[in-house]
Amino acid sequence: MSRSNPRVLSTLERAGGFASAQEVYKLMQREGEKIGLTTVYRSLQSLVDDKIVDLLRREDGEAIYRLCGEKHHHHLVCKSCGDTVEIEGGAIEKWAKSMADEHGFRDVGHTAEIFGICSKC
Amino acid sequence: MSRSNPRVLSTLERAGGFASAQEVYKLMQREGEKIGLTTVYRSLQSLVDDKIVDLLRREDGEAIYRLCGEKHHHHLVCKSCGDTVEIEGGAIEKWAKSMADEHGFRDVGHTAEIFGICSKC
DNA sequence: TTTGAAAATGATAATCATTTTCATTTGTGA
DNA sequence: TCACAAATGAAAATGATTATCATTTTCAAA
Ligand SMILES: [Mn+2]
Ligand SMILES: [Mn+2]
Ligand SMILES: [Zn+2]
Ligand SMILES: [Zn+2]
Repeated sequence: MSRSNPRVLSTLERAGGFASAQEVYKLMQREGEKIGLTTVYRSLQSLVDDKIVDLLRREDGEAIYRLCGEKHHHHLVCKSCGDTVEIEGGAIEKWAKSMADEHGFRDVGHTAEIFGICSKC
Repeated sequence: MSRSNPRVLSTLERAGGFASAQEVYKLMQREGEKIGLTTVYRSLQSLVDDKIVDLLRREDGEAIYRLCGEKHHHHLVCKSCGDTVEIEGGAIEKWAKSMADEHGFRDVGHTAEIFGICSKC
């Protein structure tokens, strides 16, 4: 188990929202930070292990990371133009919790996205 | 746009539940079917386009496919042993619809998965 | 039946994110 | 200073997915 390089976390913070490992790496390069891609991957992974960062997936399967701190939310995405609206998931949170309880699962997380065609398209 | 090779759909049916493109391909090879990996990918993709098949993602980001025909449901997956429970998503359905209405989206679909550690693990 | 355009196919190469290897550097306590 | 563990990163390996492109199949019109 390696400890996370603090500059990786700091960069992810500044990235605003989401960022993939590749993006974090490129960002650090542009800012003149000297770091290897391997270390970026390792650091993000251990941040996930430590539950400091959430791991999500882009539509194409690429892993993206976001600070846990930020308010948990979901997305409403337009399949045509890609426009995204951040939405609350109150109902989901309860649903996830009750389903997990009902089946004896612990350490529970969830994903939920809504997609459709927006009014402009 | 290519049409789906019917043997691919037939194989996915027999795969029982989920299968990745690679798995469908290997399955067909074992059964002596002569088909190219490319065609498997293309067929699955057009089945998804035609809404005959759902596209989901494994924990590691790999794309997996499942027949839509089956009653719409969601999954509660154990991150440790992979055990999966199919669950109802009544609350989700309403949530997705109301969120979409509220923001003027139409042709709406959604994904929702819950993951955690099961009681056996 | 012959013909030709369009669709389908699949071998191969290209992409690209992620992981593995492994040699080197850095930190740290005795 | 010394010995040893942890961290680092360059380079190669891996593996899924996609792009190319030449060949084959389909099929309707002539
Ligand atoms: Mn939520
Ligand atoms: Mn649902
Ligand atoms: Zn739109
Ligand atoms: Zn389990």
